[in-house]
Amino acid sequence: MKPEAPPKAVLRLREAGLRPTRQRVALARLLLENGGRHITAEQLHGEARAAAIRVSLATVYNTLHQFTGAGLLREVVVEPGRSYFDTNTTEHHHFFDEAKSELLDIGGDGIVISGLPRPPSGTEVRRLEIIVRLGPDRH
Amino acid sequence: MKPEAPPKAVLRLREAGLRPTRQRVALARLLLENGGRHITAEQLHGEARAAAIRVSLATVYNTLHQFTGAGLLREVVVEPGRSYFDTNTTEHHHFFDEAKSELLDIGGDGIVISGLPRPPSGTEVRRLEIIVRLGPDRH
DNA sequence: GTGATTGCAAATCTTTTGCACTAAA
DNA sequence: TTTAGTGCAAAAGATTTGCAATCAC
Repeated sequence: MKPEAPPKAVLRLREAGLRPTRQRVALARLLLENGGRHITAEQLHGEARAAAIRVSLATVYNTLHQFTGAGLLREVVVEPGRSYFDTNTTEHHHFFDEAKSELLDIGGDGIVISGLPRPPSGTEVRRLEIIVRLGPDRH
Repeated sequence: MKPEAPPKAVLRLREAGLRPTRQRVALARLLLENGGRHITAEQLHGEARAAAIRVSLATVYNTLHQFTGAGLLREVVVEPGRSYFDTNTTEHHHFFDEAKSELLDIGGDGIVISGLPRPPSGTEVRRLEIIVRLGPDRH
């Protein structure tokens, strides 16, 4: 019998230096094989349950942070008391719809910011984020 | 005896439509008479205690939100699980030093962003925030 | 086997809330 | 007075941690 090629998620985890455990592989599938997503730990836990994957919420949190540390995800903080995890790790920005608590990507290409001062000495820029907060149209 | 003119903080609160209670006036003084500050509820509560002002933490939270609602403060969310309140309500942006958990203002003048898409229909822009995340210099 | 990973429940931390009490107008 | 505001302690969320059991290699 010809050995199966390891699924993509397994390879992604290996590359990232994370042991491909059952739950990591399952979560990686949900996250990474489903296009640009902005998801909370709670939501992902819900999806996992819906997909009959047994994972504890604590493991979902740990896994999200491990993925973030490994560069597979990006954490986005726009609301007090809740973190979103973004499967798009390329340079880009966000609209945040405050009424719907919903993030939307703004592609990073073509956006130019001028006039920013240089960072204080001893520090360097890790990331530049633009957040455009939206409310319901008033017209 | 000539009647005292009401202190500035009292007037600010009246203008904002907030009844100038003892604790609101005291907190307004700490916040508004001390230049550009980025403070958490916990920190402000600490300062109040240090200044021998008796306020409960719950009241500090309530007051910060009332002040924010009244346009006296601006809430800044850059870290999961903690809100900063900014006494600078003019248009400006922030450096966030992740190592020190410290916010620094970036004046809003002279900063130009081009290439942003228009907001989705049914919504309009409430605020545009730039957050420049800093880490320790690696050189 | 052996060390990394997981699950669970308990703990932690920030923030909010209910309600009797106090104070501003 | 009358009503808004306050304090306290309890509740609520989100997230983390400790530790025994389990799994990948």
